Amino acid sequence: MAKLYIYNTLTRKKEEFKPLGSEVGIYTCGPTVYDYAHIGNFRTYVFEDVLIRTLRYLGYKVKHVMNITDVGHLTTDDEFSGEDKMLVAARRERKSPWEIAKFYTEAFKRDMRSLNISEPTILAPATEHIQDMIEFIKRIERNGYAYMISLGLFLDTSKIPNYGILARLDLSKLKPGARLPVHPEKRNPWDFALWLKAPPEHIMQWDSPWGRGYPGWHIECSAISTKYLGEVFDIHCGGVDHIPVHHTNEIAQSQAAYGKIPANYWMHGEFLVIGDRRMGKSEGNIYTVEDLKKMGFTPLALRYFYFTAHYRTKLNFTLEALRGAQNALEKIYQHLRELPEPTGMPERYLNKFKQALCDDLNMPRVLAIVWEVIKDDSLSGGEKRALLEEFDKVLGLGFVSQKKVEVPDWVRELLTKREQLRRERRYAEADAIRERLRKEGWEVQDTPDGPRVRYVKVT
RNA sequence: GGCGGCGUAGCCAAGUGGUUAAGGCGGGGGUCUGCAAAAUCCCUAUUCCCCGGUUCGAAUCCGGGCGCCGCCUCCA
Repeated sequence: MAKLYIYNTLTRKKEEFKPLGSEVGIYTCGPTVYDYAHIGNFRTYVFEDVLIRTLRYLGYKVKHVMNITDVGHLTTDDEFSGEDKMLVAARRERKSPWEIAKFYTEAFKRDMRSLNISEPTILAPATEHIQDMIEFIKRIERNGYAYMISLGLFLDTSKIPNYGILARLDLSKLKPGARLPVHPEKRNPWDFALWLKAPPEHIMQWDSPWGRGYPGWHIECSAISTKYLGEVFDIHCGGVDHIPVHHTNEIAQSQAAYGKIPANYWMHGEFLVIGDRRMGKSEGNIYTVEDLKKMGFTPLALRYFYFTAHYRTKLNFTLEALRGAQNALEKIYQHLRELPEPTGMPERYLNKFKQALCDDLNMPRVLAIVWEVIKDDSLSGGEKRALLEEFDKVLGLGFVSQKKVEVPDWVRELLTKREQLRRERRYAEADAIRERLRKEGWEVQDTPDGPRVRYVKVT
């Protein structure tokens, strides 16, 4: 098995990946389903998909767990005055929070499928794991890391060894209350809620040892990952924005409950930016997959576009660049439609491919290799197809479905007829046939060796 | 205020000390053609924000500027 090197945020180094057991456990932070996920969110999910596909390609068995946050996030980070996002969405759409969650979960799954993102082994909605969260919190409380204030139960971060190690936070230099006032009852500015008491207008609420209420913002990932992957698992992924707060606090919770950092490798996808600003709902500069479809883009063109930059660098989104990605992908498809059935694969390209993948998932380099294969005259058509289909196990760009199209008899007959007309210089009639074929998706090319047709998929 | 990152052609970007600075898109030109389309070939950064330094050798390392961005408890 080839050695896979991945960048670990915990150590800030590329490290050789060494799994804990026979099955690799991966946890990825999923969406909050109060609105559509945007293409910035999906950049991260596609990065995670590439990681998982790469592991499987290299021969690992992978168990992938993703949560669905269908409860409890607030509109602001102000834990004593913010509104619950689910409730805001429910009011906006005149639905119950559960209906909202269901609707946007389905939308999310649809977009995942259209981007060819492999399904997680387990997709876990938070609301179905309230009891697991309560048990997790009890453990934290039993170990003496929690305290009660009027808002609810909080975690005392001063008791956590190396709190903030993931983000390399230097607590002495951070500015408490830089953005928001610190609640006076909190023992330390960085302490965060494990369980919040529900105000009366809060629709989603559950009974707990700490009163009727709802779980804090980080506990679902701790509870769900522990339940399905164990106290310590292999890889934890998410967006870079999760490093300083969400993942930092997940680590704190696991330390409080089990005395351990829950994952060995922490990997984070960089932002999709637009005009040098991060794409975000609050910035008001988002595109959804649906938006792009309406503009005539295919979701896989977006997937290709994501691959033009490495996952740890910001990727600047422009419609021009996306169009470029779509054109490039369509060209690859055209090549594939003219390639015969796959034959053997030359080792040297296979090795190059693996090498690029194993170097911290270098997809831009993989794309360069794709083009190298397409343009390499020393390869047979069958070899090219074999390689491209092999690469597509990780790329997931739909290469396999682009098969050589046999020319039907009726097309051949029309071609013969057109050639006859051309010889007779009856060009208007010949052009009419060409136009008719084009409308059926058959593009005629007059080459020095006679006419050629090819099927141009209507997208 | 603190911490971190980035600045490579018109656009999106690889590259992290050593042959001609990946690749794609776009653009230009040639071939082909009744026209068209496609295909194909060639061209498109003597140079990597600027200024110094280290080195036989730097886009890559160091120092100093300039510009941009992110984070400091919502956020992929």
